[in-house]
Amino acid sequence: MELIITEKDNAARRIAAILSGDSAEVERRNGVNVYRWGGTRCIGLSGHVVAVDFPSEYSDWRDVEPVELIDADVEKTPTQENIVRTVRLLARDANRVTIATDYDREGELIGKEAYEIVRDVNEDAEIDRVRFSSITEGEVKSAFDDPAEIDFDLAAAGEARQVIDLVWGAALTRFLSLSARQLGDDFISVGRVQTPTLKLIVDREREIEAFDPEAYWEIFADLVKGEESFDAQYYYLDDEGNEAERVWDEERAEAVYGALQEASEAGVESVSRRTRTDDPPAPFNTTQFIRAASSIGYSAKRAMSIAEDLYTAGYITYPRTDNTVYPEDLDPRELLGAFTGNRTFGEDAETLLEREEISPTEGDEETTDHPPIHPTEELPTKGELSDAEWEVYELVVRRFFATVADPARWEHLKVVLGVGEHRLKANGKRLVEPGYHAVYPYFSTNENFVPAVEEGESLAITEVRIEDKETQPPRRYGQSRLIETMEGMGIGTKSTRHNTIEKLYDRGYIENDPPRPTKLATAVVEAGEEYADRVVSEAMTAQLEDDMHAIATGEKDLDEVAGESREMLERVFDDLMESREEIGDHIQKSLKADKTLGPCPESGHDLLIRRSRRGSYFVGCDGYPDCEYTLPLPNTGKPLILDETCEEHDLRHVKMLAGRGTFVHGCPQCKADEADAEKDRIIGVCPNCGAEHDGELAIKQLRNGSRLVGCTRYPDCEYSLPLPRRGEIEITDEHCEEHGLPELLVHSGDEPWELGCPICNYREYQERENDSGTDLESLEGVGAKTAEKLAAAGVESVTDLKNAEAEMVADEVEGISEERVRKWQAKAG
DNA sequence: GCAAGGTC
Repeated sequence: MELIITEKDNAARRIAAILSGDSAEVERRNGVNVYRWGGTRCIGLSGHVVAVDFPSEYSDWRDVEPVELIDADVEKTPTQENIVRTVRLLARDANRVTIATDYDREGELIGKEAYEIVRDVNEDAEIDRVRFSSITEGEVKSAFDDPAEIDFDLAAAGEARQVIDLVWGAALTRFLSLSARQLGDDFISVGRVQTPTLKLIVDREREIEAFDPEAYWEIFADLVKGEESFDAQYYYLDDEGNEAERVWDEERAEAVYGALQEASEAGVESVSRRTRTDDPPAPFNTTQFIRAASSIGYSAKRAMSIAEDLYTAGYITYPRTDNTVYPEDLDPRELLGAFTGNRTFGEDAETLLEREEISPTEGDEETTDHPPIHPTEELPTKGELSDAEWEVYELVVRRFFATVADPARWEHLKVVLGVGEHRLKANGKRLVEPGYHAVYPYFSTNENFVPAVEEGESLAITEVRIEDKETQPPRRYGQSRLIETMEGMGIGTKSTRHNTIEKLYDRGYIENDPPRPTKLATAVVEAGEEYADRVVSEAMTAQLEDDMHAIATGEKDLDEVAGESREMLERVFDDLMESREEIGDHIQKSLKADKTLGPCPESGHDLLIRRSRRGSYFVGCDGYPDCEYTLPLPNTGKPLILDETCEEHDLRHVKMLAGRGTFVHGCPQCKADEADAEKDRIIGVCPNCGAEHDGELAIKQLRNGSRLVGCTRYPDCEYSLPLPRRGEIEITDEHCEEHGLPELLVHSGDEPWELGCPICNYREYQERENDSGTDLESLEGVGAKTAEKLAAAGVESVTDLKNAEAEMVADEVEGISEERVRKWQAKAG
């Protein structure tokens, strides 16, 4: 029997299909897919199915000094039992095994792991290795026709990384966690990739904090040529002879402004035109895909998760790749052909196919791992995908289109004008040849209009403006910029960079989006900078890459490299151990600072965000148990402390992070006071949640001025009843027999009027609404926009529509035909 | 309960 082992199930399925001519059948063994045809079996792993770790006697953090981990053994244990068992089972009967894992360093290591599992149960089978960089018939068949051997040196390079990362990461993580007494879920992590990434964010925050804004002025003039007006900006030549727009001296700025205001015209001194070619973008690798997806509003995590789903469904190629050069066997014409006739993409594909020559763009990175991300020839329909999936799919399709499309051409027009000794300039740009922009609408194609003027012409100045501005601090990294920067620094991989950022959120190192570092993050980076500079800088990765290269080429071996690294860590620990308490104190202080809101009104200690034993958050005093002052926080979400501070109570505002349900809670003291005030106006039990959660109904005044009867447990309970906008509301002693609520009296105008029980009042209102007809949007084909248009024409309900003249409605409502109105009328009965 | 790297 012949056994083929791939890196993942998806690859196993496709390789089986190619090699068997689509005749392979799938069977489940131990819950794992095994593809079989003739005497061949093919199984996919799930990446690494074994992991490195310390022996179990090192697992209790309190029993082991972190420094002991440096020289502890490192062993491999199966993490995917079912898969390992199934491979063993199949390997026993194999006389030939082919390792077909991904064609990159980690794939070589995963292949070696498979090799070891096989060898464990079968000493005789011949074990080959095949390499291909895309799963296409040509590549796969030729690889299997000419198999090679596992590159054990390359795999050993990967193992060196595993060992070094584990030893450094675990030893330093445990050291910091123990010295700050942060055990359990709140441990303080350090690692070769996560800590330099965190330092990027912390450094940027340091720059922002240290930033000293400088004032400058910019001066603009509106000019007119015939009917057309345009904007020009004052500039001068700086000391180095470069054009500068920012005027740093206020007096000078005012002088120029004054002089321009005096003038009524400007003379055209020069006109220059040039055309610029705007080349289409390179194919997507993971980083560039994440960047593009983030520009249309997807977080790195979301974009990757959608891409993985599209890949699993077979609509796009593997989303984790470094490659930006299409493989030779990708025929763009053939792939474009798959899109002809498609509702969304057909026209664009056909236009692209009309050209004689199609030559895709190429990026700088050509690797063997996988092809750049592109759509496959299998197209989904819009209905098969969620809106978000479709949006991301369309992005991938259009990026492919862009890479085979023509360059765009811009025409730039620069006009320099003179007003006495002063110069103005206007830069116009126009897209003369849309090229790839026609199929890839994700880049800006904004034009800037400047009319055709000629040298020597005089133009009227209609308005002069001066704007006072300030230099801005550098901006925080967004997630996709972070990922790009990590790639540039050489840290992390295509598969892990977005996870690293998620990890920083999980560990309480960063908050918000774009991410902002916590005090804890700053303290951890500071500790790293002082005692273990290697682990906070990309230098550790750079050195590791060099060492791995040396192992892969046979110049060094794994033990040598790991030994050197362990020695370096020993020296780090020499310093660390002496400062244990100092480091621990500093981290503990920063942890407290991250939770501090401001002074306690009763004892003057700090008020902190705390968590009850049941897991809910509240505000408590640091002076507890001497001071028992507390304030409540909402039950939904995780609190985030904002920079904004309440002037009255000197407390920081709080935001509750709950995904889409995120909201700003504000000052917890103000909120508690408001809730107290509400108590006076409680009118009864909440019919929605009263029985279960003791919610009560109260008369509430909202920020926007409107009022309602709402549940005291809002936003957990959203039960509400409307109240009139005007008038004082009096709660009477009479109670509604049905609902038990007091009857309300509204004082507005001369005579108070009886609103009665607010529930009965609302019921009556709803009944009146129902009488006036049913909601138009209940009709198929009528959306919110259409309903709005119809309402503007006096058709406010289904009843109205039934009674209306179709012809008149069609006349009055733009974009709606008589025929459509008749169809709706028919549906309405 | 530590890392980073695969994959889901």
